[in-house]
Amino acid sequence: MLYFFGEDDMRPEDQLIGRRREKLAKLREMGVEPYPYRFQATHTSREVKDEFDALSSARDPVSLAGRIMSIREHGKTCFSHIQDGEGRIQIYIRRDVVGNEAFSAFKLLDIGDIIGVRGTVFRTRTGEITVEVRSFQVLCKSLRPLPVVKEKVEGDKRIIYDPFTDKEQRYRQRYVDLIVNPDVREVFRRRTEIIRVLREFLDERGFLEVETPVLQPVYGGASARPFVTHHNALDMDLYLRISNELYLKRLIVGGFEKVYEFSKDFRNEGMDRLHNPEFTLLEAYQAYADYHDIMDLTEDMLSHAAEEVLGTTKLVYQGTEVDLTPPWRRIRMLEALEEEVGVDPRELSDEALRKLCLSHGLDVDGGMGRGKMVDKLFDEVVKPQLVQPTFVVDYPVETSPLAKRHRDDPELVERFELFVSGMEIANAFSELNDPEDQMRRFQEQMRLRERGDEEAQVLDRDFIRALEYGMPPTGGLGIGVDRLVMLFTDMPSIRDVILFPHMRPE
RNA sequence: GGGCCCGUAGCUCAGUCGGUAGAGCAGCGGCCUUUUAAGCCGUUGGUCGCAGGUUCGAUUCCUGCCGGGCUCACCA
Repeated sequence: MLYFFGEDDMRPEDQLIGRRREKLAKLREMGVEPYPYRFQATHTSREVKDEFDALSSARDPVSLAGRIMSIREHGKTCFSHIQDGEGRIQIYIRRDVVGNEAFSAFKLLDIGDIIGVRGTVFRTRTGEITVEVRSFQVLCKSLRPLPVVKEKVEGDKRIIYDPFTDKEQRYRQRYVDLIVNPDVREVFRRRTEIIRVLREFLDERGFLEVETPVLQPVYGGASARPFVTHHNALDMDLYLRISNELYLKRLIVGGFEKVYEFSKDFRNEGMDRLHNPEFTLLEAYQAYADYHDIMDLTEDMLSHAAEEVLGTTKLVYQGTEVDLTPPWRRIRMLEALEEEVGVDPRELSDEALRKLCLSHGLDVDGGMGRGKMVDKLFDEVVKPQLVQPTFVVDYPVETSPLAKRHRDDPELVERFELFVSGMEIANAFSELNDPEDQMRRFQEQMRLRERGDEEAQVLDRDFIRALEYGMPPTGGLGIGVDRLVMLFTDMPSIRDVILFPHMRPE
């Protein structure tokens, strides 16, 4: 029990909390309930500002609720800002208006407390729209001190003083980040908006949104190591999905011709500014389409999203202008590579290819297949150059076991990846629907696995069985939603667009 | 996992070439009836991330550990 200790024994933070507990007790003594059940607001802060002219001339009372973000006591009056879901608004409270008792109660409030106020709207001498409080109600007493971020507006510039910047605390205590950093709230609003627009786009084109298993007995659809979990009743291991691709294609077999899912996927790998162990992938499949159709779809969808969410297809990412206005550049993977290194990797022996990789500082081990080496080389020399939206098409068959062979070249597959600002944003292909070729590809993956490639894909017999019933020619698409949000919000790290990014335990 | 950097008051940061620390904001006590980074006067608050080592003495130097950031590697 805290009460049994003197202040001398308390941690300084507990002293601050103790002060607030004392105020809480005083409020209760005054008959104020600090945690009531509801409050009926008539307006939001934004509505009060938008409707200021009508509200102020009619002297109509408004009521609104929010969190106290600043307090400026001024003798027998007090100015304060409260923050609701849409912004901040100043309130002005006078002892001669609310009465002695209410004014004393108000003085027991702290930054961080949540109140409801009722009053009339006016403009202060300095021009700020303000609610003159007639009455107020405590809606929640807060016990823990909030970082106090001050802000000065000079013309159109906002100068922030003592911003709450500690990344660890911001990610661990995102609620605090959201309270004190309005820009962070804006990022996540925009994230939701982006997802809404993508969903709308697909719905309008007749795609069916579906849900597929997160817990899978056989994981597949991507090259990655999975998280393993255990089902007690069945006494069996299950995997958290690394992709939902194989399930969505089963649905195409089943006769749905256009399906999509916003899929939270899990990959048991390292994390950096582009990778979080759990992330959101939008996958979409369209029957009777090939990767050219999917390229057009992707271009339409993402430029449309930019137009809807940003109001333009030109954006700035980390200081560089990116123009998403279609059409986007399309280049062949091996040609792009040849342009950078001066030789078509297919003309090189395994050994020469390995040497080329080494000369670019790449760490290639003996067991690594040609496909993987080409992939790494591409990532190293080409990918960083792809700032403007670019479709890279036609990949080597080895690294794409679920894609259909290229109609003109059996060593390639009909696959594209979309790069923007050096980031891979989308991955798509003409889906492999030949069950026998699919079986051979799985077997090749198994061989890679036996040679130690832990990311090689595993054989999914039921998926083969499904293909044996027949899947129409199909185009499939995966879009990294988190990265798309990074691009649209100009955020440098994936952790800035995931509300609760993965952290080590405190 | 490698490299570099960081961890000092609730928040943002100084500082100590080794002698156990300081500011602003927040808090607390005053004054102030249109302020706005409100102001003015006064004031509380710290096992300087943790554990060892060196030393008469460590927050400062060294080592290890924990947590974080950036980066490379791994990886979509």
